[in-house]
Amino acid sequence: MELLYNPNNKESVLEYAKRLKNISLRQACTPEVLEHSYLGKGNFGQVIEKFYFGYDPNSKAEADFSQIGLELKTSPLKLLKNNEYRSKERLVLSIINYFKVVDENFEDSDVIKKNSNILLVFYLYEKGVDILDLVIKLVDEWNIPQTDLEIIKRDWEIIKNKIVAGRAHELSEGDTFYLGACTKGANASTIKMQPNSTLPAKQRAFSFKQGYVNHIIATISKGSNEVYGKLIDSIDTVKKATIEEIVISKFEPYYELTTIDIEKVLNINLNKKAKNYYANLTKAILGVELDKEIEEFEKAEINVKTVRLKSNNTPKEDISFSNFKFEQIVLEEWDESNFKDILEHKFLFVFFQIENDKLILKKVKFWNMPYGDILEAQKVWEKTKQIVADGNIVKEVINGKRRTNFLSKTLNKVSHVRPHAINANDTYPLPVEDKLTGLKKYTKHCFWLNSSYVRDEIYLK
DNA sequence: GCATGATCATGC
DNA sequence: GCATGATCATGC
Repeated sequence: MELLYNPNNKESVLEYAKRLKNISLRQACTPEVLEHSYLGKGNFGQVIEKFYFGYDPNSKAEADFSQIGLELKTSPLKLLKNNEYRSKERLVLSIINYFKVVDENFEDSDVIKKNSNILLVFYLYEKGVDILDLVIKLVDEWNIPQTDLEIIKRDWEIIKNKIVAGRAHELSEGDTFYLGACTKGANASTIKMQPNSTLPAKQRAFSFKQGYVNHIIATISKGSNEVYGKLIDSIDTVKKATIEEIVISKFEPYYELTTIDIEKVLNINLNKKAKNYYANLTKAILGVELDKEIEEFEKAEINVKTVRLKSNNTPKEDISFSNFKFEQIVLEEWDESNFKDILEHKFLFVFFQIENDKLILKKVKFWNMPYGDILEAQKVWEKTKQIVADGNIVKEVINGKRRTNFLSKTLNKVSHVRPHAINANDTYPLPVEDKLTGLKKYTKHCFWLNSSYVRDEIYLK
């Protein structure tokens, strides 16, 4: 096929690529596209490469437009109710070769050589629609900014070091900030050998986290970042310290102060009853305007949890997550479950201790769940799924009070399942009617992190 | 004092 | 109306 652009000239490639905006593949591609069956996930990119740019899809170590070092990536968008675009997924860069990466330097690594300059084609995903009819919405190039590159370099080294240590099977996206090691394969059980351990590991790929892709989208669609407040203002800052160190150094001056005194020192007056009081206090300490999101936290999808400790260092309450839907959990597998997804995020814990009705800031800690504990949480999830699938929720009813078979906190060191609802009538439908009571819907429940676990494995460690 | 079930308050 | 973070009530 004759090329309608010059593959050795970046301006030409970009100009040609941008013609894709607001049209579908059916409108953009050569007619031969109709003779091929490229339906299904993951084929959008292949169709564009073959029937628009006119080269055969490859998985070479070098960039797709090798002469100009430009790599083509296509990725789905979703549209929010406020008409803003967000990434539907993380952006997969390239498969991690466990045996090769252990001998690489970041600067010369395959993933960086191939992906430092990317041509991004974002299309709007719609469920059930033929990929040929999905409309392309954003097309632009992306160069990793220098400040991000420093973070990504540390991320890459964290991943590499874990593989060097023979712990490829323990990799988690929560280990890192912007660059994640996501599972990648025909299914989650695609496994590979690793160099320094006999244990097999899931196949994984380097990827930009969904939050990082959202930032790319905001940048190329608006050309500015007005919704973000930054922690990292210069390349110097990020060269000298990690995100953890920067955040902790901003909190440390306030350790052992009450929330009242922190507000005084910061010269602010926050609404203590507001639901986002602690989020606002965190922003104020970090020097971020209250109406803006913390850029680095959004990009890294950091989950901030505020914890109030009793005098014995045990959190006053367990930590809740989103409710799960009974009908959904019975259809899910652990590897694709919402609970596993959230546990593979990075968390920032802000610990206060209750003393004489006042809250004293004790410390902040970045944390992500260790592999072994994720396996413990998986047990709770699997058991919960089984109980719901069996219609076996209610164990007994005594004096009109129901007791359930869901795992309680005495049975697992990490997590338990408890109600999380407005009241007992705030329910989700059950996929299988409850055997003992005949109920067809049940009070909303969620997974909780045990307060004792938070104390022993996060606060005291 | 804690485990478990239940509920409240705020904001979008 | 619901999600989310926070808190309460009861019984052992």
